[in-house]
Amino acid sequence: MSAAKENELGRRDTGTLGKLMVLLDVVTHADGPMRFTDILALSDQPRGTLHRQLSHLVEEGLLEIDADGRYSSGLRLLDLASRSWARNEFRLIAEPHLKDLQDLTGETVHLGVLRGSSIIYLDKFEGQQPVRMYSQIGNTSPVYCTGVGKAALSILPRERVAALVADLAFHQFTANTHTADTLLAEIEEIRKQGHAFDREEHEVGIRCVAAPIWSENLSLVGGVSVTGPAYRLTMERLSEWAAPIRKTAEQIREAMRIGLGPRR
Amino acid sequence: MSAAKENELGRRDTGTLGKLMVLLDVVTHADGPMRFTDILALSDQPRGTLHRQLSHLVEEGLLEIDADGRYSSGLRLLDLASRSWARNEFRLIAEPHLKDLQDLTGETVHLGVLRGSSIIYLDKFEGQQPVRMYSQIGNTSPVYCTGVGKAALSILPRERVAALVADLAFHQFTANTHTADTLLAEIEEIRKQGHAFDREEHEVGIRCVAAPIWSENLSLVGGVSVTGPAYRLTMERLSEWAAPIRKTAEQIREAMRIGLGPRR
DNA sequence: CATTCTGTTCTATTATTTGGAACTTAATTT
DNA sequence: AAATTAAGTTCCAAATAATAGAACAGAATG
Repeated sequence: MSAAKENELGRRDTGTLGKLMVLLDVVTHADGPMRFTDILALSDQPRGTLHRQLSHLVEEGLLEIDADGRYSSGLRLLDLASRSWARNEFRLIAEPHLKDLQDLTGETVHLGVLRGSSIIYLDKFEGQQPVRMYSQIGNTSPVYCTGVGKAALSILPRERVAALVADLAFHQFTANTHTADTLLAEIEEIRKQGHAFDREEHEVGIRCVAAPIWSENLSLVGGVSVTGPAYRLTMERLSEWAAPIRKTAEQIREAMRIGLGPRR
Repeated sequence: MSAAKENELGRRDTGTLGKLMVLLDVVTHADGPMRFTDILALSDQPRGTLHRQLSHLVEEGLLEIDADGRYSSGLRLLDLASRSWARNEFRLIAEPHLKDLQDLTGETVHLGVLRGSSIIYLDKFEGQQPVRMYSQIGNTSPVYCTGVGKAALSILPRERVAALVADLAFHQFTANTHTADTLLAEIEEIRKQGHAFDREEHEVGIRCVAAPIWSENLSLVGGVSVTGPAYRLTMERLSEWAAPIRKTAEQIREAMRIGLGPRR
C-alpha cells in the first residue's frame, strides 16, 4: 500500500489535523486492524509522537483499539457520516427523481458526486426499495472507469480534465478499462452525446448508462446512472435509456437551481 | 440545541483535535447548513480562531462550505465511514446469523452496539414486507428506549448502569417511554429473562424483541433485535421469538470468541 | 452615505506538539 | 529460567502550531 506516500502527493499533511487525518487514512485503508508497529512503519513519525496522536484519535472515537492493541477505525465515523448523508442537500433533492428512474428502468440507480479524482456514491435505489445502507453508499470508485465519473468529467473545462487525468494512475480492472488517451477521446464523445456508457470497464459483466449533473459554478459535479448485468442490459437497451436518464439528470439540475438557491 | 454545552459534559474538548471535533459535532447535529455566525454563537472561540479551525476542517473535507458561505458536513466522512463499516469485525461475524434470523422471522433484524449512552446501529436486514421503518445504518438511538439498548444495559454491572442512567436525560418519545426508575426496574427483569422488549417506547406502532451480545471483558456490548409494526408483531408473537433471538445472540457471541480471539 | 453586521487577515503571546531518550512490559531465544 | 530482543508507553526541553484580540474589508441595512 502506498498510503504513507500520500504525504508527497498533493495532500495536506501539515498542521495538527492534517497529520492526524493521514493516520486515519492509513488505518481505514488497511485490510484489517493494525498494530502500533505496523502504523509506525507507514508513518514517518517518531514513536512517542505517533503514540500520542493515536491516543487522541482513540479518545475522540475516530479510531478504536482492541484488547490486543490493534487499531481499527472507530464507530464515531458511522454516526457522523450517517448524519452527513441524511442531511445532504444534493441527495435529498435528487431522491424522488432517482426513485422515478428506478421505477421506469427496474434496474439499480446510483447517484454519485465527483471528489478529487474519485466518484463517491451518495445514494442507490435497488429493486423495490431504497437501500439505506452503507453497503455501497459512501464507496468510492475511480473516475475513469465508471459511467458517472466519465459523465462528470465531460462537463468540466478541458484544461481541468487534462490536469486531472495527468495526475491519475490508471489501473486496468478489465480488458475494457480506459487508458489516459482513450479516456480523453471518449470524453469528447460524451460531451456531444450528453451521456456516458460503462461497457464493462470496471467490472466484467456490469454495464451502465450515466448522465452528468452540475451546479452553475461547478462547485458540485456528479451524475446519475442506471447499472445492471450485461446479459440484461444490452447496449441496445442502454441506448434506449440514454434519453430518460438525461431527462432525470436535467430534472435534478433544475431542482437544485431552485432548491439550493434561495439565499443566493 | 445544547451542542455547545457538550463542553461541560464530560467530553474532551481540549487539545487541537478535541476542539475541532466539537465543531464537527455542532455542524453535523444542526438541522441544515450553518453560517459562520451561527457556529460562532454556539462555540466559545474568538472569531479569528474559529475561522481558522473551520478552514482546516474544510481543507480536510470533513466540512464543506457552499457558495453562500454555509457550512455542512463533508463527504469525506462518508468515505471513511464506508470503509469503517465494511471492515468492522463484529458486523462481519454477525452478518450470517442476522440473515438467518431475518429468514426465520421475516421481519427487520438490527445489529446494534453500545457507545456511551447511545446505541449505534451497525447493520440491518430488512424483510420484503411493505411497511417501511425509518432506520438507517449509523443512526444512533438512546439506550433507554430501544430493545438493543436495554438488552445491552442488562449485562453491564449494576454500578455501571447506575452511573450511566444518572447522567442520562430522558426524553419522552411516547407514552411508554421509560424514566430512570422504570428503566432500572425493567433491566432487573431483563437480566432474568435474557431478552428485552420495546413496547412502543421509542416510536408509536413499533415493537421489538432484543437479546444482548457482549465480549468477555465487556469491551464490546451490543445486541440483536427483531423489529416491526405493532399490528403484526403482537406481544404474543414477540414472546415466541424471544428464544430464537437469544439463540442468535448466543451464536454471535460464540463466533466472536473464536473469530476475534486468535491472538489472545 | 453612514452604520451595523459578517467574514477575513495579521501578530505577539500562549499552548500544544515534537523528538529523543529512558523506561516498562511482553515475547523470543539460549 | 535467565538473557535477549522486540513492542509499547511515559517524560521533558525545544520546536511548532494554535490562540486571542484587534484591525481590516465587504456586504447588507437603514
